[in-house]
Amino acid sequence: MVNETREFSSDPFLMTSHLPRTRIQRRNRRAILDAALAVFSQHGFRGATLDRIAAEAGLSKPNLLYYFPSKEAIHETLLAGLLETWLDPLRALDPAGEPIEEILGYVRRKLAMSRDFPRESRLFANEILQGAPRIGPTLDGELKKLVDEKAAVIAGWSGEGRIADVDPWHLIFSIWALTQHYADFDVQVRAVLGPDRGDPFDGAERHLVTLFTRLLTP
Amino acid sequence: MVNETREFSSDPFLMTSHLPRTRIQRRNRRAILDAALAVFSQHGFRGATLDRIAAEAGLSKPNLLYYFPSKEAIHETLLAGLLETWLDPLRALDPAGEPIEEILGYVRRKLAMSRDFPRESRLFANEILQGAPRIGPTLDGELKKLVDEKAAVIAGWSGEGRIADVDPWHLIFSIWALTQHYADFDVQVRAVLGPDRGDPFDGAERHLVTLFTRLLTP
DNA sequence: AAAACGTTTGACCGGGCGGTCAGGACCACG
DNA sequence: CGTGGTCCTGACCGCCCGGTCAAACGTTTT
Repeated sequence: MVNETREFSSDPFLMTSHLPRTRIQRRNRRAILDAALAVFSQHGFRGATLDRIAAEAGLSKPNLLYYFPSKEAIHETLLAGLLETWLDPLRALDPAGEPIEEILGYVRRKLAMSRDFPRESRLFANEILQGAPRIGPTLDGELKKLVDEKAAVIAGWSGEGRIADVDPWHLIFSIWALTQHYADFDVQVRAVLGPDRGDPFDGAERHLVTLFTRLLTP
Repeated sequence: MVNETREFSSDPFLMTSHLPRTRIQRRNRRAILDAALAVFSQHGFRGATLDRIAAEAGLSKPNLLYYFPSKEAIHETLLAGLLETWLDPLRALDPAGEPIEEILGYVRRKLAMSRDFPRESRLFANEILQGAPRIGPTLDGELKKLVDEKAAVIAGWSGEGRIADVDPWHLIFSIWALTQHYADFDVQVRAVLGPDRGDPFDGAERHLVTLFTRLLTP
């Protein structure tokens, strides 16, 4: 009954933040959520099966249901931390900073997330593709509020002539679309580029920096 | 912008091109494929059920299986025509045309497809998200060949100084990402924009024209 | 040692899944 | 009218799904 030490390793989604009593519980909860992330992100909620998640986690199905009450609960746990982490890079956009560097910084952070957490990106994409049945309210509320706020900042920069005139909302959509594309459509990107043109993300970063620089430079 | 009808009466995927013997067969095949498109695009292959497709098509399940031998067959039929139609706008990019107008034309055509055929876009997105298990070979073959060809054209324009220097492959990715985003992430876009800012696609077209003009103008 | 608690499992359940089948309804054409 | 082919359906099948349960196993505490 010890272990009150907080975990903050490489876990961006606080997967183990729910009252982690024993070491076994932490290990197994993490294994389950990691397996579930892999399966849900590839097959969507309805396409995923508990047997498959259990197998991937190295547990029996009843044992899996000892740690989570239902398939729904696993999915919800994954989505819960997701939106938060998804928005952090946008929150970090500093109204007091140098406009173009702030926006380019956001682009770079978002692209890094596509490279380092593609499964999370695909889980999110699946949820939105299906009409956001589980996080719809969060989109209307928290997400819209944050975007409106940052859009106002960008509009301010625009008005002051510090960046070129641009629709702030669609600018943000552009950043989302262009960065998440490299995670969500990874197989297509790699198929088109072929094996001889190096890591797609290197070319992507150069291209996106160019693109947004030309778009935003007054 | 091009203005096609949003109803399924304008059949862009030759859904009924398979030996349409009788009038009833044509009507029912079309109804099935239209229903299947709705269900597959929202839930993915494994998440879709024959009962649901049959209900949406207004047929009984056995009757549905009178027209198609299996769930797989329906899905394959949908995907078969999809890639073709998906690539047509890129094929139409004319090497002899005015570079920036050619590329902007491609952007407009692709955005129009997102607006008029969002279900097709989401069906494609689902397939890619799952790792392209059924159209992987087509991506490596036909798609890569076409993109390589058009990328060479764009690189030529770049070399001649008729457009600004840009990575042709990532330019094409940008067009795909930015246009398909408005179909695939429609709910998110509408949630963020709210109800008072008009049709997302109007703002999208203005924004994308601006974006690519600034990116490509030498 | 043994109680007490946390963990794991095999066997099982009702329901929904993709798909089958025999036969009935419908329909064009003699 | 009848007959043959097309179209449609209720009943059914075996399988896999999410989820339950009692019992056994492991580990820590007393």
